[in-house]
Formats: sequence, structure tokens, C-alpha cells
Amino acid sequence: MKPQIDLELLLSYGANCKKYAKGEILFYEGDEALYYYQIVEGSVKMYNSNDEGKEYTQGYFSEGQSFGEPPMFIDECYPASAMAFQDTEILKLHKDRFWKILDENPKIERHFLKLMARRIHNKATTSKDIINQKPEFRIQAFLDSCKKSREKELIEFTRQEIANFTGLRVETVIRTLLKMKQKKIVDIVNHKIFY
Amino acid sequence: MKPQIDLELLLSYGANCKKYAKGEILFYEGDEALYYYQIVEGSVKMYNSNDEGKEYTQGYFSEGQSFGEPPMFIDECYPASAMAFQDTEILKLHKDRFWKILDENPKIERHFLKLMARRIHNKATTSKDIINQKPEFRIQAFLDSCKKSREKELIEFTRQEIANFTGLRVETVIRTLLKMKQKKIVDIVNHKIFY
DNA sequence: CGGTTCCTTGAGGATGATCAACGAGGGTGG
DNA sequence: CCACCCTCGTTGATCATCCTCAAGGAACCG
Repeated sequence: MKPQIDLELLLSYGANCKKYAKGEILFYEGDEALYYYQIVEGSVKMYNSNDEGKEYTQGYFSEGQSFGEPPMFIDECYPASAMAFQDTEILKLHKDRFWKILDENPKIERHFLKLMARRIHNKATTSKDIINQKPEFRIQAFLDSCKKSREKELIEFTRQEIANFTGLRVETVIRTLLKMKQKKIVDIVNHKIFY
Repeated sequence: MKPQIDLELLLSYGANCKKYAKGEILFYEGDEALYYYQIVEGSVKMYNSNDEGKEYTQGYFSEGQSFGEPPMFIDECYPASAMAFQDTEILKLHKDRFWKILDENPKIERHFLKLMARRIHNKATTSKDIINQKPEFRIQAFLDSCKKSREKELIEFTRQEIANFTGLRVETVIRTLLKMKQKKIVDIVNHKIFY
């Protein structure tokens, strides 16, 4: 995927490249947002964990994407934590230098304005779907958001991950997927989900 | 409240002032987003209504605030409908002219970048709360978002409106408020809610 | 005073959460 | 190659909660 900002440019403004092993935490909910993060390789999960165990996944970010900018833009703390979802390589730039990039590159600033707009648009669509209650509907909305192409494709998430994203429980996800299989909405072959 | 963009400036770029009676629709979910809207006086509700009756309120906007920009920024359709929540006066500017304002006023563009960031930050916080399930928690999160000051104040929303915002049913809101009254979280005097 | 809108209460039912096991596959080290 | 462990998937039974439906009451406004 085309990166938000050209890697050379980021490096020329002083960005550092860092590697994180799968499962490593990049920052915690409540931390001050001091850096711009852009993924060179791998993927990252943003999530909240509530008082005990239950986790809510806000979103996944992959190669070329940036994340965690909103609180950095407005000097707030992170509303969620970030964890490497795979082994991941990330460019990290201090926010003062990031603002310098925007000051000196109006096109990039415009790009981020549109990016933020797109994120809001997605969130609005998502919350509409989540409120809808019905597990089947929520799961299908998640599956839609996974899909890139038009053909049936393998869904690369565990049932637990789907549960965390949709706010349901694993057992409910499993039982609902069963129903969706019977309705021919998904295929399940060898425990693998195709949609 | 301080307006997003100075009214004189908007008018000088060709904005039109329009009045809407309470309950009037400004645009529907699915409409193309062709205009920038800024409230001069009154307030506006953004909402989704699903196949039959049930409504989900995405948010309220009041004097000085703009709304519906995200889809305009990215040439998408509105993910929700907008209705005048009170009698309302609005400045409306075609998106081509709006882009012209941003092109010619870097400070305003920066302002909108931060505004979009703030909206995302709020949405992230809200969805974290909504997923939490517990009606009491959801309602309290809504009440928190209403409050401006530190003292107990009258909540100017009907129980139905709270229900639509939190994704609960009226009866559940009523019964939960009852419990919250017993726990001294809210006061209810003469059917009016104080928090 | 009549109508509308909003609030309230009760009973009953559906549904997703919870709890408790167990199964299946994959990887690792002996 | 086998035994073990760990993660992920699966199933059934039970429970709590919120929704649904139905009815009526209270407040407000012309």
C-alpha cells in the first residue's frame, strides 16, 4: 500500500525506524501522544481492555498506514492502547517535527485532512452497524470491512478477534457463524472462514 | 460559541443563510455531500433510522458548529441524516467554494484538521463506552457528554432521545435512571433529570 | 378542556453472556 | 517418533438482562 508519507521524507525530518515483536505494546491507553507512527511492515491493533479481561478492538492498521494521530493533533492522551499484531517495523517521528512537515508541505496537510475525514466516515458507518444489535449483522459488517476484493476470500482473523471487534463473546461468534454458514452467507472449511 | 469560520468570511465566499423549522430535514442518509453547513443559531441532530422505527442518534451540533464535513471532504455520501432539532438558522456553502477558503486560508485548514482529529478522539471514546454494554454506564457516558459545568444541571433531553443516543429502549432508560437515582448518581425532580 | 407528547409500570419472552468441559491442530523438545 | 503443551474452536446448560407489548398516567399547550 502507498504510504501516507514518503519514507525518505520522514527520515529526512528525523524519523527513527523501530522493530516490534508480535504482541509488543507500542503505547498504552492514557499515555501522552508525542509521536507520529507509520507502519513500514507488519500490522498494529488498537484496543481497549476493560476491568477484567474483556477487550474491545478499535481497529487494525497495516503496511503504509499511520495511526494514533488524532490525539497527537490535539494534545490529548491516547484513548486506546496499541500492540504489534505481527512482527512490525515502524517509523516514529516526534510531533514537533511532524508539525514542521505539515507546515512546509501543504499537500501533505491536505492529505491528512482527508484521511481524518475518511476515518470519521468509517467510524460513523461502524457505530451505525454496531448499534444495530443483531450479532449476525455486526459480524457481517466486520467481514465487509475485511474484504478487499469481490471474490470469496479467507478471513485471517480468529473467532476471538472477531468477538473483540464486534463486542460479542467467542461462543456467540461461533454460533452465529454457524447460522451464517447455513444461510450460505459464509463458507466454513476446516474451521477456516471464507466470505 | 465561537464559530468554526467567521460568518463574514463565509458570506464573502458566497454562503447562503437558510432557516429550518424544528423537525425539518436538511439532508438524508445516502445524499451526496455537496455543501458545508455551519449553524448560526439553533441545533441539529444527525441520526440513522433503521428498518423500522428504531433510530440511532450519531450526535447533536449546536450554535457555531459545523457538521457533515467528512463526507464532503472525501466525495462520499452522507452516512446519516440531519434534522433541525430546534428552529435553526444555517449558513450553507457549496463545497467548491469551501475548498477555495481552505486553499486561501492555511490557518482555517489547520483548524479543520484539528477539528476532525477531535471528532475522531470523541468517537473513539464513545464507542469504547457503548461497547461496555451496561445501560447504566452508557447513560452516564451520555450525561457526561451533555455537561458543560461542574454543578448539577438540568438535562434537556427526553428519555426517548437518551434511548436513541445510547442504543437502548425508552423503558430501559427509565428503569435505569430510577436505579441511578437510588444510587444518588442523578436527581429526578418532577420527571426532570439533574446530573 | 381536549389533544399531544412524554413518562411509567408490569408481565413475559428472547437472546446473548456465562460457566464448564472437551476436541483438534501445530509446534517443541525429549 | 512420541508426549506434551498451548492456542483455538466447539458444545451444552443455565442465567441475567434487556426487549417487547400493552396499558395507563402526567404534564404541557393551544
